[in-house]
Amino acid sequence: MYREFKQLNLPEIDKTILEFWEREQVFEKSVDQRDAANSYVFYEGPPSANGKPGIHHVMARTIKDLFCRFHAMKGQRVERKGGWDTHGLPIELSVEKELGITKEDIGKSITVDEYNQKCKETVMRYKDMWDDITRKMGYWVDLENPYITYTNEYIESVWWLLSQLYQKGLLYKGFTIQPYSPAAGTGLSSHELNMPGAYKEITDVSAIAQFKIKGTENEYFLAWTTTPWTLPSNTAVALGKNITYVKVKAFNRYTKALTYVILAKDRLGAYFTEAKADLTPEEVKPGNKPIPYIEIVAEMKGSELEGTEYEQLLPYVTPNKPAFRALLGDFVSTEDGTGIVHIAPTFGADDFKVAQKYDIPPLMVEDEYGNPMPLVDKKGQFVKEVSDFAGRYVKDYGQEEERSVDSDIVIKLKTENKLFHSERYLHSYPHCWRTDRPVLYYPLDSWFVRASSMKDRMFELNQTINWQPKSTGEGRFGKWLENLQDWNLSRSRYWGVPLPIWRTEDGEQELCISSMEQLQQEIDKANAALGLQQTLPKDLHRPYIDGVVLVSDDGQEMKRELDLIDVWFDSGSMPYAQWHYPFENKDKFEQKFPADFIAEGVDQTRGWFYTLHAIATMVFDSVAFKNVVSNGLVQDKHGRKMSKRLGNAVEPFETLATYGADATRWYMMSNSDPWENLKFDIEGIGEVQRKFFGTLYNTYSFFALYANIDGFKYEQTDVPLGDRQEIDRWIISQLNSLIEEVDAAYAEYDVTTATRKVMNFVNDHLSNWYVRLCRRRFWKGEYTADKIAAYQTLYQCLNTVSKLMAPVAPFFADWLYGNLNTATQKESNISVHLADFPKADSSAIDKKLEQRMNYAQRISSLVLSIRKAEKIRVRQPLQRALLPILDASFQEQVEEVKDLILAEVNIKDLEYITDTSGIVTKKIKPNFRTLGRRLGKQMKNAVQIINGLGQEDINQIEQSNQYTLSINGDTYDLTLEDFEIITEDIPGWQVANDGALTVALDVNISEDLEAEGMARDLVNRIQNIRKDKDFEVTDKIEVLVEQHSGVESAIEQFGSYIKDETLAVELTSSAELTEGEVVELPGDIKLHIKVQKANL
RNA sequence: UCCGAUGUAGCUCAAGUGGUUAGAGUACUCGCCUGAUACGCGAGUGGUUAGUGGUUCGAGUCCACUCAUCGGGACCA
Repeated sequence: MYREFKQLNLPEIDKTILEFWEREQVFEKSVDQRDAANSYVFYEGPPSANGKPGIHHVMARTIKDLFCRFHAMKGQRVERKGGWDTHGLPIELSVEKELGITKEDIGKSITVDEYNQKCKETVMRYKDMWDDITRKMGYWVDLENPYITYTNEYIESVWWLLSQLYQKGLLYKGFTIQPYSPAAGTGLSSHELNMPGAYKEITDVSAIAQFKIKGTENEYFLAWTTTPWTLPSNTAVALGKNITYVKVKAFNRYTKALTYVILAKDRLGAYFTEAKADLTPEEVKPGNKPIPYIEIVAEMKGSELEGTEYEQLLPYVTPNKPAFRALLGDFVSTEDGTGIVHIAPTFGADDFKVAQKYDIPPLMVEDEYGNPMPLVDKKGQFVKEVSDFAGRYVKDYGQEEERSVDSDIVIKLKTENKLFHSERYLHSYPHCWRTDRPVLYYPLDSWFVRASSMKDRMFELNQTINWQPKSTGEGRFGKWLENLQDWNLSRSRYWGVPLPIWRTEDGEQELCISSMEQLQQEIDKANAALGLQQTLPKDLHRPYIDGVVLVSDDGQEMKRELDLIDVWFDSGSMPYAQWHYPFENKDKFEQKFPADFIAEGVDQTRGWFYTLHAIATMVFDSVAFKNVVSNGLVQDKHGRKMSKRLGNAVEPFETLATYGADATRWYMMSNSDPWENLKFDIEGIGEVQRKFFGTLYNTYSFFALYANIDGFKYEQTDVPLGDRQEIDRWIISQLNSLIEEVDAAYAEYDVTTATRKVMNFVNDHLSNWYVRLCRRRFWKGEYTADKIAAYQTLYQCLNTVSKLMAPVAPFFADWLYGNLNTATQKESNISVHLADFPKADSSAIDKKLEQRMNYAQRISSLVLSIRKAEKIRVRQPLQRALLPILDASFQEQVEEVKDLILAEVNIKDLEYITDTSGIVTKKIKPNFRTLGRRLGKQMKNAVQIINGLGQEDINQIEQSNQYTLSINGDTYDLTLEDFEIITEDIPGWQVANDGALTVALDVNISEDLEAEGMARDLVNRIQNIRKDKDFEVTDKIEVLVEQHSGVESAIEQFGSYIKDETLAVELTSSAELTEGEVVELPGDIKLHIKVQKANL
């Protein structure tokens, strides 16, 4: 028996199937039954269990899951090792928040050990929740043996990778300008800077300084700055290559000295009013912002000024290399300032970069250990070399002072004739989110991966990767690789993979550790040389690893560089570290590298996708993955980002519990391509549930109901296709076409097409055409070969659909498959996920058959459309429809499906018009596709000529299949192919068109037809009454109809038909009937009908 | 501000290499309850394809600019 159900309950199915999977270990079997030699390698991008799973995780994991399931069904072995990302700043921050501490407390009020212990506990906080969502959404991944990034084994593999980079000379120490909070004494990540409220509007003193050009008496560059405290560190000025500059003769407003100042022509108006040849110094007052000038003495492009040397503005410290020159920078604009930018390489990222390019040194002094440091120390105070301002804070760090150091610097410049102008300036400036104090851009020591040196190779290898969508790979990722910067690995944090580099105090000698074994050897060596008792730490994290002192070849102590590495390196290491490669599982790794498939959100483009690619390229000269699907964001239904703050985040557990995993998954995959941002609308899931799963469920229920009655268990051999009805062969043909299309779509990682095709097949073809038209075959008559053929056909469709949908809707598919196969035992698999993906039988595909059924559907639709327009109900039979034939095969084709059409639209006959001349009005159009290429510019004239052709000409063309077109003396021989001819109208008939198809309907209703229509309505009313009275389907009845002129002939002519349809043993009319039900019939007829069970 | 993506019916999405009635579903209107399904079926209304300009015989499709939304980077003088 096939199981029958009261109604569709997807969440219930989820539960049942989930239990079944676990009980039968279906996932394990689906992997184990496939040969390792035919592997499909998938890498799981590790989530962090530190946060709760969201609906976007369901999205991303649906994609991962479905392609793995698909390939498993295609016969490949698809192992899916899970993983957890356990390190990183977000975890540290959440721990600090919880403990109510800041970074500064670590090592003081809490030991590093305790702190890291706390991180380790926190990191798996929501693991249960993640495991739960993984189960409930049907994501098959091995959670028993996941890789965990904080384990010693994982770290050891990461170390090995780092040492590989180190040996290739790809790891170096340098400094970069990074956001740094002197108040907190820590560098800030860009994500901390992007926290809401980080940028505040503050007022600073801005200054336009005069940089005196070397070898001149009184010529100056004017450069603007909002941070006068960086002026002592100035070593260059930057100009725009294509910006036009002017040299202006003017008086200094403070000193009244005659000067020639250079600034961008576009900025002239911001600082100067008008030219006055006889200007006197007294006319220029300090308070006036724009001031008059004497004249413009020269004009030049920025490029002409490149290399111009000037005198140091504030000579506290002398640089060790030539400096103080004009450079060209593409970041220079004329939107504000002077079009000349002051460059302090120690305090600006752009400054640093452009200075490096021109080999201009930063201004540095030596600290107490002799190491170089900038003119401002890590507390934000000027160093002693900046004599007048030594010890002063450069920004507001809570100190009390009369004037800010910026103001004092401005005053100093003013008195030395080095200031052009100064004013207060309101701008937004980043602040430390913990201390609320201003951030400085500050040079910090960091370890870098020389990724830029490998960018060409990365770019090349990227071209072999199949990106879905393509644009992300070529555009976003490709562009990123083209402009690749070195990878800053350093994080001055506690909970992460420690950098395995030990250095002597002078930094002259260093050692990069590549394994525990090597570390042990080095420890032994150090113990011997230094007389220590060190042992290998049990935990490779800080603080234990920090305590390890090693020894250099010449006997010096070596200490570990205190940095941790960027967590992104952790996750990019997973192809190797998940197997503890190269220390274990060498063969395993070799089998599983690179991945066939990975998938994550687009936000991972510069994250995981990049780190995987970079490490694989640099260490193995290989791609890390061959196919990648990057999915878009999940937004709310209005296209806004989901966030806790807006309260529009969708709760995944709730969604799964309400709609079931399959409807949710199916909705997300079918609604739009996964790489588009998904406007997540919960009603869309409801729609999928109703329209797709509901329909498929009903189709199954229908099948089960009658198959159980007839005892169909698919015991008979298949009825040969040739012996089955046309409509059976049609749906089988459609089904096989569907298999081909869906298989291809999945293979190309195009799940949206796959799901839409399946949906379309189930709704339009299977349910609404095949089953609807075949209903009678299932319930009427004996258990004949034809009936068996119908069952076999429908069974095959359902069974195949279950396999086609299985990757996306694994629960329902397995439920459906199970219901079918437990009854028939036709396939030996206990689960659809152990089955092979269906193979299309191309011999069963009959495109001509598909075409003629398509005609049948469209012709039916046209007839119904005319009925509707003419307000003639379908129950009213009509005599005939006319069909102008399109081409030779058309009539033949339609003839095959004629009976279907007649029954479907309730007409008696279908007639073809072959000789259409004089009967129909035709319309002719040029075929733009064929003619456009040939005619080119003549097309316009041709259109005019062709559209002007009359009925005669059209007939002529149709018969002779040739036409000579002449335009302006040129002639072209055209054939029927070059035209589109459609029947527009049949005078005197009601006509409808659909593309080239035209249908005319005879809407005359003869008395006979009217009576037959009435008879059908009577049947309908009587059946309704039967149903209202809850009669059994098999009950015989007696019918008494009130006498009425409108139904007389119906009862007379079609009495036996009515009796037959309603199982009436008697049908009589009576003039005086006042009992029974009042029914309304066409023609405003109201009368009584009395129905009662027959006494037999 | 720079880079990228997107913009088609009220909403969610389609429209081979440019080819002439821009299609589905949903919503809405109207009509249909007889043995699978009203969680259904049928028919209809609904578009200046964001805007402007260009290339072309022909543009939703190609190009330029503008606007809007989203994402990423920069926020520095």
